[in-house]
Amino acid sequence: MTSYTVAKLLSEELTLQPIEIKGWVRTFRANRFIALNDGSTLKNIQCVVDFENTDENTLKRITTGAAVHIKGELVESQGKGQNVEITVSEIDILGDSDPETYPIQPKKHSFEFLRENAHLRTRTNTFSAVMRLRSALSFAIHKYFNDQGFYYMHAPIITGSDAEGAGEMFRVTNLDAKNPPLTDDGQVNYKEDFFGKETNLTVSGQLEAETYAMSLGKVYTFGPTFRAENSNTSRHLAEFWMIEPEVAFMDLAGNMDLAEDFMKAVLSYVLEHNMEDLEFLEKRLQEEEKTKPQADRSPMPLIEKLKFVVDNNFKRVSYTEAIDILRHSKPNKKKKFNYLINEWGADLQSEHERYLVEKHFKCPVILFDYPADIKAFYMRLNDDGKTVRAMDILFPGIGEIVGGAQREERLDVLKEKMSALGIDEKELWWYLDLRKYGTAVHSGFGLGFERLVMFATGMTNIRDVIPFPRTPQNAEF
RNA sequence: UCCUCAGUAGCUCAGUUGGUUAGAGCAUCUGACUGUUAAUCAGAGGGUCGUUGGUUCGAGCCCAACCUGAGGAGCCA
Repeated sequence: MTSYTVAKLLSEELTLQPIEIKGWVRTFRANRFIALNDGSTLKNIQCVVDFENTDENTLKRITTGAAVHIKGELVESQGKGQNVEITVSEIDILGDSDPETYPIQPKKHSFEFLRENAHLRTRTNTFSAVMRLRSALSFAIHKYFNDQGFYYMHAPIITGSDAEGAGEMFRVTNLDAKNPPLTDDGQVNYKEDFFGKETNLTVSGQLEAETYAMSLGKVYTFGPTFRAENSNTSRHLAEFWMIEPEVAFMDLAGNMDLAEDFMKAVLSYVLEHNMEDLEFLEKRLQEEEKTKPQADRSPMPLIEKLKFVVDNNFKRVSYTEAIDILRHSKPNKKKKFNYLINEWGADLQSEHERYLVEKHFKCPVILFDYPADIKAFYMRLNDDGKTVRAMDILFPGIGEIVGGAQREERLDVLKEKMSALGIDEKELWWYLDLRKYGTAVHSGFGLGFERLVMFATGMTNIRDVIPFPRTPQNAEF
């Protein structure tokens, strides 16, 4: 007798086979039918119990959430609704689940409630589907870069530089929080800290990735990233996963090509391999849409939306063109925007990005050549002296999903930029060395992994696409 | 951090202009039924109405503060 997964039992032509299987009870109907799930697939397998010849005490212990070991035969189903089922000859309760206290009932739960039960929420269809997709996307990313000749680089999680310029950082220390050693002038003396200096959790692996691009050529990082921003939105986490490719000898145009090709490739992968989960999530979304007013409904079902992204070119628009479009847009003329666009140089707000993507172009948009003043110090200055070779990819419903740039490769220009912004050269001596020894044009971008998972699953809250979300005031589990 | 909304049974929600004993479905328990598909039928148990204070003869409902959650904004990925 061999052990199987539900996925295998349902996918193969097997009948009258003696089989055994282990899983968790989803429902137990009519004292006879167990819907069994083991996580290998969205689907359950029906196990038919001969209740007249089964110990009463055992039957009582077959409850929602219980872990069971079943031996029996795979047979054609007598009932409708499934092709095959298991005729149970022997059932062993591996782990009981008290129905009085087990929080996951066979009914609809709110995502807020399931978030509070994040350790059990993957026992639901929606979250198991989302997390299988997360896993598939993650694999697709590694596959894409490997196929394209990239090397996977592990950027450090603990960083000694505070000049990465991407927001508030979490301090890493093992000093006594109540009685830290002090210097003569009363400041905390980090010389006595573990690393002998102030250290933080990384907010980006980009600067380190650049060093590897300038030796290995094509590299990418894929790891956790930490931001101590007090952000309370459905699109931000304090701990999230970021993908950061970095490529030597590649300019901004090549960077945009790479980002677009990459996005299409990973979405194609799940369309090819995870259709069952995508179909379930699409159906779920359509049910949810029914309760919404017409105006709030999405124009395309999930799978069509993913195919649309895969099949159509992203619209590439310079910042200057985008400002022109926005300036002459209806909401701007009718003063519907909270921030009206009057002149070149203004930073684009969420409402403007949404207008461009969702109303004007109705497809993913790549904005490039931003004003230097609103972008980071390391971005390549254009010959006009006022714009930099930056690019952001905007997706419908998500907003900014990718942010990238061609990096400033000229030592003098970079130094000038840093001093203007008060960034200490001594902090980034190693970064400047890249420009001193064998400098070259190079580019890269950062992709928020959870935002990609949101787009691919149709989930609208980022806390529902990561196993245990970390947000301000919440680090449970 | 700012703005808006919400918090009623284990879960999802209803609760009228402030007025008797706060309701429903699901879940649970008891019984019936047994080829069901979130099984069905009958009955039962289950509530400090987020917390604290206030207004009132009387507060689930009105007011204030706080807590928690959601949506939006900023920051960004």
